[in-house]
Amino acid sequence: MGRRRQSVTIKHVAADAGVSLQTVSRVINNEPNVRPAMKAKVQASIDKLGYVPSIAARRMSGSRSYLILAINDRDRTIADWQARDGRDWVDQMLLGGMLTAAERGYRMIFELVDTHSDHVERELGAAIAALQPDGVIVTPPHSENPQITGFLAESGIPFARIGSTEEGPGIRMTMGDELLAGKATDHLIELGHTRIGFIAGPDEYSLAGWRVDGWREAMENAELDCEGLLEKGDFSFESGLPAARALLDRATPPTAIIASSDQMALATLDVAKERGLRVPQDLSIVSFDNTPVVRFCTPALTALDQPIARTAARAVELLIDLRNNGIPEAPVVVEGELIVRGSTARAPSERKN
Amino acid sequence: MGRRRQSVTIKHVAADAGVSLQTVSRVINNEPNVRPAMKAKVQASIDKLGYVPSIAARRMSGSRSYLILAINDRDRTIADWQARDGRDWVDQMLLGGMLTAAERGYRMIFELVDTHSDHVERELGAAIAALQPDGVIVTPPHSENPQITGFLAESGIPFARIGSTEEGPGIRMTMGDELLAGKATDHLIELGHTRIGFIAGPDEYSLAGWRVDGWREAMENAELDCEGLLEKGDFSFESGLPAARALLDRATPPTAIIASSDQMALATLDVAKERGLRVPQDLSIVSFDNTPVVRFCTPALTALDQPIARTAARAVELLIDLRNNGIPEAPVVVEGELIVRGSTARAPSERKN
DNA sequence: CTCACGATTGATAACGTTCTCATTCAAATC
DNA sequence: GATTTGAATGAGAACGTTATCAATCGTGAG
Repeated sequence: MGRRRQSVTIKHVAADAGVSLQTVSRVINNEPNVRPAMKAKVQASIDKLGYVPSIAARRMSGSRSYLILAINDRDRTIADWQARDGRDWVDQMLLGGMLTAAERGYRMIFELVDTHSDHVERELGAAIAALQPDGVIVTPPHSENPQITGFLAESGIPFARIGSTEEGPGIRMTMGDELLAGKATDHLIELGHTRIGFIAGPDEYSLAGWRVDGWREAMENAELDCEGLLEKGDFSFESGLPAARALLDRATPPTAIIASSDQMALATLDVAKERGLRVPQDLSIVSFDNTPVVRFCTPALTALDQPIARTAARAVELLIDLRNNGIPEAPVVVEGELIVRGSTARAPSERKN
Repeated sequence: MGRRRQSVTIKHVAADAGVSLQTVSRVINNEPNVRPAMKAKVQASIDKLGYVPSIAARRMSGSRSYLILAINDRDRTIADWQARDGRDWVDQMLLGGMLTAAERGYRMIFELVDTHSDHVERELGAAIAALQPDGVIVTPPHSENPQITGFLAESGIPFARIGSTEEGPGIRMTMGDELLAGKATDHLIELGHTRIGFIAGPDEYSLAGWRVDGWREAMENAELDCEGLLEKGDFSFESGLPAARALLDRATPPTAIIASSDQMALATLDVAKERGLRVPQDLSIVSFDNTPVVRFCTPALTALDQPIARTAARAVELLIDLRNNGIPEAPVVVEGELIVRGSTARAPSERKN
């Protein structure tokens, strides 16, 4: 098995155009100080020969690898995958980031890393040493793991923290969770609901807290009481069941519930059926995810669409342009919207308050 | 922006262990003819320094890039993605392939390419030239596009054709579509159904034909008539509606329908509701996909689970081991299974045949 | 007309690894 | 004991690109 060679290299182009290697390099990198005539001549040779630069060689020689690394939590990703659901994060990250990266001549590579392992740094370090990416995208809960963010900061590789606004190194990005929760709450208030329950996600995720904040603020703005209307889950279907039951077991149960994940929203739907409650006539439900399942369950759920793909795309752009623009001071917000479907309706008329 | 250097290189290891570069190289590549004592000494230095080889440098020098390229159809992938559904192919390919590749020190990169464009070869060629992957995984309909398979064969890069068994270059892989369709049909026959409709996929996909074959064979084995029980769609929800209507509009409509995709199965479910048919009492439905939606619709659909992730994983393994094992003569079958849920039941008792 | 200066081009040395071939050394053969 | 063989190690070139610095070319100022 001999050495495998690139079919057309910069040398062939240089020879064909009758210029030096360096000039060809300048043209493909769109560098200044190349005369238009020269540029055209070189470009013609490139097109004629179908030359494409090797990213391996570029990495070897230059300061860029044209690779963006996206890391996700392995346990959660595999668990979601085996459950055959909720994989939208990975999926959307992939597509949003991949397409944007490809447009700029970059590639995105996914890496699954265990957040809760004591050798996160080693695992992540190995990936970085092997690939030498130009940027790293870190998703929750990695993005809030100081071991990981610290390691990345130390290694000097630019990175974007998605779902983390805490001061610190890296580009901070969110999907406006407070705003989203506020939108959902306002929607329900407009429909006349006054007792709006909220099922939160685990504390490990800052965004879980922001969502609660957004709900609480909207409630207080409307002078509504939050007392006893907050339950906690861990985003899973199973955790949603007791949370929904606790809310609906109250003496004056909520007429609407916002769940922090689609799985917990589906659990709420199940509990409603179990209690003989009609959705949306007796109980309105809003989900915080907008994965396919919430469209096809009955009724289709009103949901908050988190623009994960757009966020990933934006992260890729910011990382690529970092060398020119530097990192944004403030957190970058890529906001989503409320998609109204069949699970929310006017509040049932009250007999007593 | 200066040259970015790898922190620990093979040189550092060689210096630390007091051996030549080549010896270190032999150890990391697990080559023969290294004395155990020497190997241990070098390995100790590697561990001590935390050395990880650079894939860029390995590609530059050697015959391997440690990259596997997986290509998917861009149009279909983006369309599915925007529809916020049916993205399981990409998703499972990614996870199945990625995990297996990572175990072997490889990475998988996704590339979206337009099958129906006249410059497929250029697009694919650019990706290959840039990345120089050690293997390519090609999914339908790419895997049946002679432009693509021909180009790959010519370029000499090993590749796996998923969903294509036609003679030709590359590793041939299927998910046993005929067997799967047979399983579904047999399941319905066991439940007493005699008129079992089938909604096929587009001709562009060989596997669509195999599924029809599997259904037809099972029907014929049971001496049942297929006449007028076959309709065609294009895997989309919209195409499923007229197909399902055509089947149910017959004088003696089928009591069970197998749909070649989840979207078409959901369409069939909608048409049944529209006709006032109860599922599964009046009509049984089997889907050929097993994406999350079919679990959460009402009733949850009995479905065929296509082991896409396992297939992708197997493809990665075969491609990596190609240099030792060569390519398998016969098509590699990674078979899936039938998952029985609430959409299939005993056939309604017949008044007349 | 000469000089200086910026714009444009080129030559050469890296980058980190593997390939190829040469060398050493020990064991096996005659 | 000399010769052959094969295993174990090493030295240097090569891979395709960019960084660095040197050389050349115009062009406007003096």
